[in-house]
Amino acid sequence: MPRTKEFDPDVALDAAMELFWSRGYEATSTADLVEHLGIARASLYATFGSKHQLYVRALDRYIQSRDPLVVETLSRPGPALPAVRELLEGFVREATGEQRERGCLVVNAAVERLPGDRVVARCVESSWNTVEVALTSALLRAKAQGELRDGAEPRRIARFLLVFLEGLRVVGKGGWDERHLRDAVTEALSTFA
Amino acid sequence: MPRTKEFDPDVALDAAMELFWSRGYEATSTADLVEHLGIARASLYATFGSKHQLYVRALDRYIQSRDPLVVETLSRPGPALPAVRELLEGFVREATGEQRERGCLVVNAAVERLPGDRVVARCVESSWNTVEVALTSALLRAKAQGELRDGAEPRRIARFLLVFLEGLRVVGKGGWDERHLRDAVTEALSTFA
DNA sequence: TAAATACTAGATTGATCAGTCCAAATTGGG
DNA sequence: CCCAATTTGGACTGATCAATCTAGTATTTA
Repeated sequence: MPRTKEFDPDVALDAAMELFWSRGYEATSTADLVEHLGIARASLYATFGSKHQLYVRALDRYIQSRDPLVVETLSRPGPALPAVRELLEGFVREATGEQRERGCLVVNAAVERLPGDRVVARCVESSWNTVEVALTSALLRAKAQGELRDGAEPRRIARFLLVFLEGLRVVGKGGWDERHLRDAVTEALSTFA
Repeated sequence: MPRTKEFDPDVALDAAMELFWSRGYEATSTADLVEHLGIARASLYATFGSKHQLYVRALDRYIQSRDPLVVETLSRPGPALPAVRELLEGFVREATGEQRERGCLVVNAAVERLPGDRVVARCVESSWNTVEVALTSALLRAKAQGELRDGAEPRRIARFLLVFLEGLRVVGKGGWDERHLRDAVTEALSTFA
């Protein structure tokens, strides 16, 4: 009977995610991965198949661990617009906090790997779609609860917000201070809120 | 007396810009560059020094060739808000046209090279600052000409628009159709226009 | 204990990397 | 013509790349 696995693949996956997140796909070597994952080279290939498959699984883990938080934030009962505001403020915190320089792995992956990498493209589109749907849902609720001005179109606002959010993740890589980002958010919210 | 240079460095620089723009820094090899620049390996190094220096010069050339167009668009006499709208629509065209998949070299450079590459960081910040200043200038003019609602703050709106613009360049890499992007732009403009 | 599996470290492969060097060919000015 | 400078193609370096393989060590179940 087989010996049980010793290392936790999810722990290794987290370590890989950190590396790819910080350095990108091309700039992360398998030697880096072997060193930081704490498992032998052969185990890495036996478990994950290839560098690219490991990258995709790390990206997927990133998405699976973060998108639900966005959905939860936007799905809380009660007024919807404060939840949207809180989401934006969370993005500002991420874009100015300790891990500002890493940006967002989904954006990094999209910029580095698209359009050539169709697998990554699918992950990126899926994640962005999740956020767009969650935003649309929250804004439809906001409209039904009378939180939006007459004539506001939730689907359109959701698309606008998604673009703005991705912009935040990019601009965060440059050295914008928090006040400037807050200005931008204030203005973005003033569109409809 | 010295023999005159035979190839035009700017032509070679354009070719390098195209390559780095399409593939990124890491994924572009010096062999690729030699092939596409149409000059010998030795000439490449004699003229540009290193792959990194060539990259920075290509990035700089990209910025120098595009930022002035943004500034011009936003500096036309007359009403300022139509110029802002035209700028956004131009970004949408770029994000849906033939070269959609390449994105924006400045954004690509920021995502791939920051925060480690300080030289690239300087280029990126410079370019974004140029756009922010041009936007601020146009919006100040708009305010003075009574195109903005009372209480509108040009500097804040400019920061907001810059974030939104960078978002457009990222989302363009995913397969968003033009209608969705136009929705987002419409909503962005409705903030103040 | 014995078979089966998981894991390790490290050697190895062939390709590719950025960058250097060189000899030969080319082109200009004096 | 002749010297100086430029360009060329290709050889070359040492490093690193992703990926495979080997040999041996641990750990489990039967």
